[in-house]
Amino acid sequence: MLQATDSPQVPSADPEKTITGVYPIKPPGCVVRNVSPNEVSIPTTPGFEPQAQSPLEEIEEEDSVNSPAETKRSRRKNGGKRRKRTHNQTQVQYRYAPKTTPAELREICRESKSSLVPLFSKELTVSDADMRNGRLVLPKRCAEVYFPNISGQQGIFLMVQDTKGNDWELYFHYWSNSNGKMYLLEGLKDYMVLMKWEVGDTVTFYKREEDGKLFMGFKKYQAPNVVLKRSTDA
DNA sequence: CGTTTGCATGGCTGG
DNA sequence: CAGCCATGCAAACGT
Repeated sequence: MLQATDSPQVPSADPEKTITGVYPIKPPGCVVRNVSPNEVSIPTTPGFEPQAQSPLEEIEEEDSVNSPAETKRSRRKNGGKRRKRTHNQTQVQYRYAPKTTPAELREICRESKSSLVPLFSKELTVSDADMRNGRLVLPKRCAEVYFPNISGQQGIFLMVQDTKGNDWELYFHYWSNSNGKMYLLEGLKDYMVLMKWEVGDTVTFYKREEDGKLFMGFKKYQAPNVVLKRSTDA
């Protein structure tokens, strides 16, 4: 049915461009500029197997329960167009900026006594945070570069360990779209519930240097520190 | 009848 | 203009 073009890891993309809108996180210690996904060497034999738990404890977590101001779900049932910004709801600026600073990451790796290489992060969208689906839409480039090659397959299961040491068997696959592929990571429902996954929060994927095992960290949305200062107020 | 899975549409952004 | 990706929706399933 779907005869996916068997493309190597590197899609015919830009030579030395950073992922659009995505900011791959530099591995700690590396002072390279932006690591282009096209240059990232992907382990041909990914060690995505149920490994033993690592001493990884809590990578990144904050107990702030603040939700973004966009948590409201657009319950639009008009059987016509969708996602039309009819209601001037300036949607969240969905970006994939990592929320973990290099300093934090370095400390994380140190504490976990394993070299975790941050791969990429994504800020959860409304659909990502939908409990019913329990699936996460992955940025195409990131999926193709940092995750195993699934061209031609219907998908594979990946063992991903969370910050609490739990192993999750997630289903990584893609949908064929009129304009290419759309990558997804499914099976996150329980994790979403457990972590109270909400719109605006950020998931970060890491790879352990030693064996390539995948890890995922979760970070609640942090309201920017808005310091109200008045120009004429002391 | 409630869920889940997969697809199709089209807003939106970068080239 | 190309194509990424958020998300509505419907076919399949499950209960």
